Amino acid sequence: MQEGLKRTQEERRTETIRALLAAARKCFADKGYVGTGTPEIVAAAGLTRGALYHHFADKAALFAAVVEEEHALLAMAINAASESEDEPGPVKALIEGGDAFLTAMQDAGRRQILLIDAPAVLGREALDAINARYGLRTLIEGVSEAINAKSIRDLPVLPLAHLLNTMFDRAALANAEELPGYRKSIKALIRGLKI
Amino acid sequence: MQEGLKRTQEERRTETIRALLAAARKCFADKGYVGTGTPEIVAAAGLTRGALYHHFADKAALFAAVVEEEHALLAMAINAASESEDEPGPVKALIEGGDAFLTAMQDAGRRQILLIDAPAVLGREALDAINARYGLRTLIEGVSEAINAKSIRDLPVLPLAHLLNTMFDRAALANAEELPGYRKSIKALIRGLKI
DNA sequence: ATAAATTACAAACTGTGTGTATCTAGTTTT
DNA sequence: AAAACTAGATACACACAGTTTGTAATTTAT
Repeated sequence: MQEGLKRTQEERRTETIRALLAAARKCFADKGYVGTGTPEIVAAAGLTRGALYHHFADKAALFAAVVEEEHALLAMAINAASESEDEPGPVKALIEGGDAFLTAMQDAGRRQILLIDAPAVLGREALDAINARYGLRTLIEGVSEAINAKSIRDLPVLPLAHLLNTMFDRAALANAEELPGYRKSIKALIRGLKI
Repeated sequence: MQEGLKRTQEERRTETIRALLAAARKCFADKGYVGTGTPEIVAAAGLTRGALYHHFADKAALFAAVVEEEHALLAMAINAASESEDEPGPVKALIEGGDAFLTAMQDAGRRQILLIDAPAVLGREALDAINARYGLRTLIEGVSEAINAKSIRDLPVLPLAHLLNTMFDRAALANAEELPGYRKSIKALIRGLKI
């Protein structure tokens, strides 16, 4: 009698999906979306393409799931970094949150997935929808707080938040030696909003 | 005796390339890079794939040529808009240049090519290299002037220019009703750099 | 001027990858 | 225990990218 062979459907399902996501994450991170084929992914997961297309509509849907997962991990990393902070002012919170983001983004695979491929594969709309549930959400809250506290000028919240978000994304793509210059410039741009 | 049949090689060559670029520009603009196949492009150009692969290394090289051309057109449009201006201050020049950019970017196809597909297809490096010869170049000059004139704070030129560039790109992707909010926010961010 | 060489392009071929349809094994429900 | 359903493997069809081969036109060399 072998143990663990009689798995419930839910167990099979979740375990298979988990294996697919893990394999896909690694492939997409290493070789990009177009550079990785579904045969490669399922081989790395020890499955066949049948399993993939049973659980995901298509390759893009699998990628979207990876993006979602990666966003969640990113958000966790950022939250963990800014956990033990004692309440700073809203402007300082924005800057420190951005720094935490840049630190969490020092991973080539993460950059490839979230910043290079995701916009083109999922499209702005879909990506913003995902983003709005993670990093962008806290950024919007932060901007909103800063404006309500009259710490920065009164500007349209969503556009400003999107612009800051975009700047952080761009800074995350800078190579290591350029990064300090980007941090400094972003800091100056945010501080310039102070009333 | 039929006229115009005896074309020189240079004429054939340039005319064929022109036809390919025009057809490719339209296809890429309408259906995106992955959404358009090379058979579709050459059919629209009244040629065959043989011609395409004779003049371009691969599909990505054709796309790169389209991007280059589009950047040149964009730069022309912006220059034309800011032609009759009497010398404004460096900060105002930055803001007005950005406005001209946003206006010139009100073309869905242009946005698809330059902002959606180009980063993923060509990669940041290659795209920046092209960009550096067009819009980004003038932006760097503008930032540099503003700093030298002590109109804005002393910050690393390239990172700041890239950040501004990225903000304008993001604003260009906003839909029409959001655009004013983006313009206003960008204006405030730039003005905040003033000394 | 004519032959050789080069260039422009077409047509056919090959490989690879996506998505689908079919089929089997295992699980849950009745 | 049988029927219904789910998970997943195998096989298939199609499309597209890139290459190879072939042909017509132009340029260069003799």
